[in-house]
Amino acid sequence: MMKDGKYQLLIVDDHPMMRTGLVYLIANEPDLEVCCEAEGMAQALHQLEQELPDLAIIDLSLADGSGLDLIDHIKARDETILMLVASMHDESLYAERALSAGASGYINKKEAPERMIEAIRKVLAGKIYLSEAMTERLINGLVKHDLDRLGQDITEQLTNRELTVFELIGEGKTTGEIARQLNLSVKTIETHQANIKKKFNLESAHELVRKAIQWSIEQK
Amino acid sequence: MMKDGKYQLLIVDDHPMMRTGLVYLIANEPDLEVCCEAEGMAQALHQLEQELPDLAIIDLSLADGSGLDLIDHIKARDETILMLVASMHDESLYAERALSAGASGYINKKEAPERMIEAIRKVLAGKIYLSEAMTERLINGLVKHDLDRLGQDITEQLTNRELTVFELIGEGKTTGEIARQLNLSVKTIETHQANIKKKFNLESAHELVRKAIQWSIEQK
DNA sequence: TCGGGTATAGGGGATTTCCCTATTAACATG
DNA sequence: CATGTTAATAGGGAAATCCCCTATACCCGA
Repeated sequence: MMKDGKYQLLIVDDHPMMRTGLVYLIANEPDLEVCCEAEGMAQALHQLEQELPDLAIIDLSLADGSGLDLIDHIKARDETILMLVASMHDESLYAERALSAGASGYINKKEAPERMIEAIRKVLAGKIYLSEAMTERLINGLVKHDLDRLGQDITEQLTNRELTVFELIGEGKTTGEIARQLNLSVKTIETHQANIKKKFNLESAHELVRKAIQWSIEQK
Repeated sequence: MMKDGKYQLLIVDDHPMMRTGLVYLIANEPDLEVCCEAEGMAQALHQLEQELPDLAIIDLSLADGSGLDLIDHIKARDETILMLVASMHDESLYAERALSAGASGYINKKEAPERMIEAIRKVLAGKIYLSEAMTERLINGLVKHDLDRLGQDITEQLTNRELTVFELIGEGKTTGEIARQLNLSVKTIETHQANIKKKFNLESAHELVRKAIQWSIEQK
């Protein structure tokens, strides 16, 4: 598993400077080494044909495709590769989805570098890494019920794909742009939009756009 | 201005790894040097009491306060410090505000590292750095406005009719609804929308909706 | 094994968007 | 007064989308 006695890591992130930061951070650790980088799904899967990293650090918002998708693909291709999600988004929104897709941990990018290293080591040791608060919530099984009861998180009702589409709408993307970015048919995106509308009881596409945009603005 | 013949830079960003990436990126440039870092407004202002950087690279979303506030504070304290905004957010939404607050440039963090260096050099040379699209808009549409006034009220750039249409879009009205409400042809509303998009440098109807909604939310 | 949820995608007509061009009135300015 | 500019109006036509359907394939739990 280890080359030169070091764990090999793949970094997938669409922010070049974030990748740079991670690379230098990891370079300071004697037992860790970045073997390859990718800025999107296609590139990541391509890298995996040539390299065999022990762990992939994956951002959720990629240039092409979505991070959750990438986790699925990697899991399908190679069960042995560990995955740690590093995202800017709220853990409570995505941690559960990331884990059920096959990741072994979730860490917010705002965390201190030491935390990131800690998360990497924990996942490499075969354990699950989550923040304390999130761990507790998952253990207590309160995530779904709490949020449902309070109605705080509208996106809880959405499937992974629907959530991805919803987010992209909120960023101002058009149907065609979303289809291209996710490598799907426009027709598929339309179906997802229709299903989201049904779940949220929205009358028109226009209302959907409004809701998605409002949600995305509120996420700050 | 320069210590050791190098321009001194302050980095303000609440993502430690993003700071690390920037630091290493800048360390590769012979004429640039990071003199200090901060993760929020308070820390940044504290640093400025001890150091005198030539340029501050500022993220918009900080741990405490907003980047726009920080720009105001720095400008009030020291007119000579140049400021470059580096943000993950859409340029079309924040660039104007950043400039009017006193920054000399705006760059998206997703840009390639070379772009970042290019932006830093351009601002240090006393020029304004913006993306091509944004620059074009400034040249085409806004020459007659004072740069100081930019972003104070984005609606200043709109004609009366355009403002009315913009407001109705922000309320969630569709093109057809607006036409009916104003007793005008749908075609006329379309023209107004197209003109507003041009003035705000927006690509699609969705982006226009996004900007209109954001503006209407901010009106509270 | 059967039903339900998820993800994918097509058909086809109605509607909207988008890029042009065009007309009219108001108004400033030489 | 002729002329240029801007605001406001609106149309033509192609492309994109919306919005009803239907349909397949997969996985998973009862």
